[in-house]
Amino acid sequence: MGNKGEALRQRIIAAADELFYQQGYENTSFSDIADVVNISRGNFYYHFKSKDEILNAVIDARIAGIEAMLDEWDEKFADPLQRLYCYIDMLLRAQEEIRLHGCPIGSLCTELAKTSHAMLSDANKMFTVFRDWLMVQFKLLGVESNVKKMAMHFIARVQGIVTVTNAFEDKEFLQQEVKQLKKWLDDEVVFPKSSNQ
Amino acid sequence: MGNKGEALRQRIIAAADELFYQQGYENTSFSDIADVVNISRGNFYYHFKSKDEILNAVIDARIAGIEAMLDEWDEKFADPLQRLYCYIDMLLRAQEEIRLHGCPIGSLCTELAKTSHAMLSDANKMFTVFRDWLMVQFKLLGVESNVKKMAMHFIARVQGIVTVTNAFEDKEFLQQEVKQLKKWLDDEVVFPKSSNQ
DNA sequence: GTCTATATCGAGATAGAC
DNA sequence: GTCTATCTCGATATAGAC
Repeated sequence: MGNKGEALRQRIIAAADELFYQQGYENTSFSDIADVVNISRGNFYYHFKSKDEILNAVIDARIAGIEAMLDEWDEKFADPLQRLYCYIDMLLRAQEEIRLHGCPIGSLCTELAKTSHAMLSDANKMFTVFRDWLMVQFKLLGVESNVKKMAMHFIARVQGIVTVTNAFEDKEFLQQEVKQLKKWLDDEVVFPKSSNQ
Repeated sequence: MGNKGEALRQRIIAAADELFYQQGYENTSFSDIADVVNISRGNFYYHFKSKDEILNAVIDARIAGIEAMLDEWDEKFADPLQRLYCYIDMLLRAQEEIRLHGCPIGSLCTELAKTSHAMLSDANKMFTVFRDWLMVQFKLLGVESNVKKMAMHFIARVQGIVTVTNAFEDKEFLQQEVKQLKKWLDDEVVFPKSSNQ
């Protein structure tokens, strides 16, 4: 493939990614994306045969983005606890986007569960990447049992915070919950009083 | 209004309620609803002038339904702790619907946050009804500070469980999280070790 | 009240010129 | 590769007969 065509393809994916997050998948039309990228609707179909195909490309791009981000964190922080704090602080860094549009992963899964069940199993892989990374960090911290359950629990806690922050458009709620979540990390994961779960 | 017309109106609202939950709001057409109720699309507009109007009616009906359910629980259980267990067990009772369609409140708010922001403030009132009821139960249990924060935290925990259960279509996750949530209720609310939050 | 048209719009998708 | 038509479908909504 030529360099120019490949670059345009990436620009389409990036535009679709953002619009799907802000407006939802079904609610975003080809025209919306085409307007952002400044191409015609017709040209669209040279790069993607269907809307499903764009969604697939967006999911793949997001997964690659998450993996790159986690690699960066691993390099930046030697201490697994610092990495986990960095994960929680992601909520603070993205709090305005979360207030307005929720979680890019969670809200997409919620939408796909209602419309196209078939693609849900692709979308939830985004969660799986985070889950597997969390499991590694927990193990490094010395947690030996229920590591997977703990990682899923962690993800659910974050999703709950995001859903409520978004529903009430309330960043203060997010901020206070972040503090509690760090407390949970310190008390239940790093220094558990008894066997967990 | 005549009795027959009023009854049909209620049937339309009930059908819309269920379809909005299963398929999402935007993704549900007048035809879908009309098919269930067995009326023509045209007849629809005699009862509701627009789709927004149906959504408003559905939200009102859901709020009335939640209030009736909570009244029932209050009557059935004298002990606030039993009432809160009943609230948590709602997850188990509805686990198959949750696996398939998520939370009727949470998923609607998530959708409206992306499409029609204007109606989000109506939709999140459904959460508020639960929140206010939770606050009453916590106070009855002797909790004196951060009652509102605790109620919001509780709701977020439930939302997180539902979002992940739905995304992974995994009822086992829901079941194990229900146990943990009851443990949280016992340890942190009923017998808090120290001042909370 | 309930129905059968019908109007209007915007969506996804295709064909073919350049 | 990118464009301008154009097709087809299904959505909300309206008009008017019964």
